[in-house]
Amino acid sequence: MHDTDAKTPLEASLVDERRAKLTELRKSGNAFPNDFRRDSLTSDLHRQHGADDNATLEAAAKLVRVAGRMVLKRVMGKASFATIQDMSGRIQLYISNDLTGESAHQAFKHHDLGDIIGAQGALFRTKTGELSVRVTQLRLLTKSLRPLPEKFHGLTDQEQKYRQRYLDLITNEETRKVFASRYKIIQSIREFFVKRGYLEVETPMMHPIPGGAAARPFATHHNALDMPLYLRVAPELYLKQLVVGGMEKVFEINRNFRNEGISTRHNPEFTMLEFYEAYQDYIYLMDFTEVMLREVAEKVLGTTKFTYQEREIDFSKPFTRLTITQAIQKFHPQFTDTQLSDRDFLIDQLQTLKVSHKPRDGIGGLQLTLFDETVEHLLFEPTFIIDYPAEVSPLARRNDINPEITDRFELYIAGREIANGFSELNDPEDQAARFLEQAKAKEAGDAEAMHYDADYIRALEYGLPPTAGEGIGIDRLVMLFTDSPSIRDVILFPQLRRAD
RNA sequence: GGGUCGUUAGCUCAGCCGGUAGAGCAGCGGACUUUUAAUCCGUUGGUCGCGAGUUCAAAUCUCGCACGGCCUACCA
Repeated sequence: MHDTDAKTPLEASLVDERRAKLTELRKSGNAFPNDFRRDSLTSDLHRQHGADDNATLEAAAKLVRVAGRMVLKRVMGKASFATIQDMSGRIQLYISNDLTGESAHQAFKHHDLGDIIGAQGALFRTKTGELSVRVTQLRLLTKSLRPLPEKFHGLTDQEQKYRQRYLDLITNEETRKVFASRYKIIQSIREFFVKRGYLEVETPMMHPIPGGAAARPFATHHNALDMPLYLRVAPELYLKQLVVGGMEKVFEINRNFRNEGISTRHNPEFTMLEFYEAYQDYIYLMDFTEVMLREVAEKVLGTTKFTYQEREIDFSKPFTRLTITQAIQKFHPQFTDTQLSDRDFLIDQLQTLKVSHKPRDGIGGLQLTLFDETVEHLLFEPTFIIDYPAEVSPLARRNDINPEITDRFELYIAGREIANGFSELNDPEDQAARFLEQAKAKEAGDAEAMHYDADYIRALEYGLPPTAGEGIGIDRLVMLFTDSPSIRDVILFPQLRRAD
């Protein structure tokens, strides 16, 4: 790999060069002053004065104080230009002997790209039309000892972008935009819920019994209590306890942890929205989800039609709703109803596809595996898949007509699962039976099967009102809205192998 | 975990058939008072990811290892 820490002779010399400059700075006073206060963000200046011509600016002679990282520098003898970048954008500085005196300008010439500087001066427009600060005072606020990535291409090395995200953020505007969008997406989701009377809560990240999802947990240990704890795989069971407690509309946006593989769609810690509303069912959730996604798209992108990896996604149309077998037949019309309800046929198909299945799987489980293998990746336009088999849905309410299936859906967009929702199972005796099933599966070696959670059963015994609940993978949503091919592109510090 | 591709100066990249390294940016020195990836002249800088092997000779061929990208598996 690229070694980012060890000092090669060259890097050492570049750093030494800058370190020597820092040593000089130390001699002439505080090298890390913290008494410069800016009064303007660069984007505000562009917004307020972007339309003013030079005569107007010169007449106003508005004095501004700006600060930021120097990202471009052009020295021309007795005058110089520099571009500084702050959290909002960039602005050009004009420095000359006439304005600051020769020695200050001379000092500036030895400042390096990457240095943090503060400047004061009046706004004007250069003859090429760029809004700039005619600097009368310039200070080096923080010396940068390490050279920045190349100013034009920025940082392109994927690994370094992830490991040293600050360099990616300094040099790549696209990256800054992605994380600004991430914030906007989460914020608009939060507003969506708050507006509808939901209460935002935080439930434990450390669980004595991991539950709420079929997944392998991270294990840890509490010393004082001398007990094992697990990082949560889902907040579900706690949130439903809150509904029992009378919080009839709750949501949580927080991290989940799953001790599983890492890929372009999976990070060991990821952000999940879960929400629960009493006296509603899964049909309501699907409608609700459509409205929410449309609103978020509108707020973040300004449109409900957008492209992801060069294919169009349209949130304005009603989302398709299909059962698992309907979805299979839509993409593979050769399968008949009789075949899809024939256990031997399904097993045969899966074997042809070289896909393993659990020996305990019933018709529903086998159908779902076939769906996962042959259809899931093809669901590009938003599609709700409904009627999940009860055997793979231990927390979902059974369907009134067919108890083999549950009132549950998953939402697929761009070939990926984005959401999972259902009418909640609020029958404590059925839930206890389902937990026992899970415990049996775990006994039989299924590492992802759930534990029997007696605390949760006890809560249900006090009475969980009929409730609908859903989880939405926020990172994957952000990937969609920012056209990011990898989940690592939407998580500031994605998990990587240790660099050493 | 499996497959596959990659790793050359601080950064962005050349270097293809083996003859022991190059450009641009950054740095340093110089010219230049409206440039904007400023320009022009000069110049420093590399045990070519690590370790073996083949060879008179390896950045280049072979094998192993490390790390990363992509695909795949588990999953959201």
